[in-house]
Parts: sequence; C-alpha cells; structure tokens
Amino acid sequence: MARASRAVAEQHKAAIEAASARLFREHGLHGVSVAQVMADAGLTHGGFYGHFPSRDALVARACALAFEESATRWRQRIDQAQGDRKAARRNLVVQYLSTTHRDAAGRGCAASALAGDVAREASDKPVHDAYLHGLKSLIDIWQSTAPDGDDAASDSALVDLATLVGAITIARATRGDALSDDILAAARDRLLASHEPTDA
Amino acid sequence: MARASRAVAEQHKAAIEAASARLFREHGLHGVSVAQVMADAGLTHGGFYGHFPSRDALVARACALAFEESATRWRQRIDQAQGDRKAARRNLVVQYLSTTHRDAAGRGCAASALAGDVAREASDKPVHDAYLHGLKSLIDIWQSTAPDGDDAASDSALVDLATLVGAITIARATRGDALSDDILAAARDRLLASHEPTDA
DNA sequence: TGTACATCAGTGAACGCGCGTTCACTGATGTAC
DNA sequence: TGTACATCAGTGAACGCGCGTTCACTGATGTAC
Repeated sequence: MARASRAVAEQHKAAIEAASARLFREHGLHGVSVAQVMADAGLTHGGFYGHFPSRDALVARACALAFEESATRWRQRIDQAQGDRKAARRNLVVQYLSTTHRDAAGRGCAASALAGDVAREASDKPVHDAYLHGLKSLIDIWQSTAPDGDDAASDSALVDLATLVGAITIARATRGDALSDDILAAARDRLLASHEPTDA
Repeated sequence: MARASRAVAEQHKAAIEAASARLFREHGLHGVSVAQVMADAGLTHGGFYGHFPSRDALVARACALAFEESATRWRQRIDQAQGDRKAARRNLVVQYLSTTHRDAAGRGCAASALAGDVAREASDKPVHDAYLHGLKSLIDIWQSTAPDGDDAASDSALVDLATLVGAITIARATRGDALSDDILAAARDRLLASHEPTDA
C-alpha cells in the first residue's frame, strides 16, 4: 500500500482513533504502544506521525472520543425511558453496574477506565482537558435525570458519579472474588433507592 | 559497599518495600522502574534480585504494605474518636476527602491509588491477592464505625467505600479545576449526612 | 580472643527487548495542461 | 478525455533510550577452629 486516497486516509485516521479509544480504556494510557494501536487499525507503525503529531496527541483524542461514545450511549438509554426520569436513571445504573460493563472496560465508561491514568499524567498533557470536558458532559447528562425540584441536584450528581466510578473501579480490581459482585449489587441498590419512598 | 551485615540487609529490604509502596501509589504499578525504586532506597539496581524474585513480587508486597499503612492510619483516626462512632466516621471521611489526600497519593489510600492498575494486571499476578485482602480489611474497619443496629451495614460499607474511592479518583483526574474541589465537598456532605436526622 | 576462610549483600556492566520517533523510499493519487 | 508529473499516505529499517533481569566481581561479614 503505497498511497491511500484522501477518503481512505480519513478512514484510516478514524480507525486509529477508534482502536486507541478502545485499547487505552482496556489496557491503560501506558499499556498500549503506538505500534499496537496501528496494527489494530490494520496499518504499520511508521505512518502514525502522518496522522498525529505525537503519542500524547493520540491519547488526548482517544480520551475525548471515548467520552463521546459514553455520552452517546447514556443519551440513548435516557431516550429509551421516554421521558420517565426514574426509569432513565434505572437504565443507566443497571447497565453501568453490570458485570458486562465490569468485564468490558474497552467499550465502557471513559470516566472510570481512564481516571487513574489521567490523574498521574503531567498536568500540561492535553489529555487533561479532554478528560475534564468529557466528565462534565457525563455529569450534565446524569443531572438531566434528577427528580424535579431537587435543589441539590448538582452536588448530588457529583456524588452519584463518584459512586458509579468507584464501584466499577473496585469491582474490576477484585474481579474473581464474590466481593466484586457484592460491590456492584450494593451500589445498584443504593443508587436506585435514593429519591424513592423509604420503605425500610 | 561490598557486603552489608544481616541487620543492615534487612533494613535495606524494608527501605525497598517502603519506597515501592510510596512510588507505586504515586506513579502507578508501571510508572516506576526497579532501578528507580532501588535508587530511592539508596541502593543500586543490581542488588534487587537478592531481596525479591521478580518485579511482580515487589509489586504485590508494595500493595500489601500500602494497605497496611492505610489500615493503621484508619484505626488511629477511629481511636481518636474515643468510642464515638459518628465522630470516628467523620474523622475518616474528612481526612479521606481532603485536598491534602488528593494531592499526596503516594502517602494515601492504597485502595484508590492502585485500583485502576490492579484491575488491568493479569489475573495470575500476585498483586491481586494483596489488593483483595487489603481492601477487605479496610471494609471491615469502615464497617466497625457503622451505627448500632444497622442491618444493612455490610452493603452500606461497600457503597461508602466505593463513593470514597470514586470521589478521590475523579478529584485527582480533574485537579486544577474547580470541579475537583466540588466533588470532594459533595461526597463529604453526602457521607456525613447519611444516618443523620434528615433536616432537609 | 585471634586467625583463616567461606559466605553472600551489594556493585555495575551487560543481555535482549520494546518503546516513541525519524526518515529514505515506494508508487498510487491528485492535478495541471 | 488523455498524458506527464508532482504530491504524499503508508512502509519498514533504523535511531537512541530505558526496561527487567543476569552475572562476574568485590570485600566486609559471619563462622569454624
């Protein structure tokens, strides 16, 4: 393959981005090499710098794209509830805290998959902006499912997100032990019980 | 330094473990080399394999030691409350969700600092046992501060831990933005409000 | 307590390897006429 | 529409570097007498 047409080159760039968004979530920002990303996209490593100025630039783009995928999926699940905010929230929570999501980080929530790595990146790395922007968009989406008249919806959204991210993160770290499932189930119960009539 | 006495060699091993427990929490399980750990302990890298059979063995030991440090600190804060469970829990939460803790992962909670990396380690790596055991000990300690007669104390402890870990993890990933402080404050309010008389 | 010698903790060079990045090259694509 | 040629997307070898691990060596420590 000596030279690809412009249209094909654009497809290649999209393939590189899609591969990196998945592989970085699955193996961490430092767990995948440029060559591995390129191979996953069906290319050889040398052509990478025709698409991105550096590996760090790809990391930032992958982070942004992963958040976009997550946001799109969240909006779909809310739409499925057809205006019922409680049902929307239930859709989000049940999917988020499922063993399926736990066992497929590569296709899962960017906020949880990348948080640890982003926290350790040097503060001038472009991935920080992508993470911050992406997280805020997920917070906004989650907040849109808050019950009417909830004065503390904003703060509440932050804590709910923290619980979701913390639960799946710890569940992943303890996978294989019964505790992992217990954490998911306990967090699910708590998040679905809040704003419900107290029956206990 | 040609040969150290047995006592000194033991001190060296302890120094290697202490250095790794701090550095792995700060920079991640793959963010620090054997040579860096040894240099931090005041030694050269070649002697490492006289103390540990492999890097993976050190990672597991560092994880266990980091959890022991965390557990010891938690018990101290509970003791400071002199039997008042609510005060004990407040001590733990306020310290855990402080900006000090957020900005010093190397000396902070092992559960949050290592979760992401442990989740991605191959399932046969010894660090998994260390993480699981360590996390369970922190859950037990947290649960010991549950109010009397709380039937769901066990599940509740899992969710509280998830919220703590999630909040500090996201706060670290968004450090530098106002959102980071907001997350810590919101989680603090929620965790200190639970089991309180509802005044809202 | 003193002497002779085996032990072994730590040193630093070296190993093979994979990394991010660069670059000369290839040859189909895109363009000027 | 056809031809001539410049452009440039992708290839694969190569760069310097740091990694985990090994190993011959050093010389103080520990031990046997």
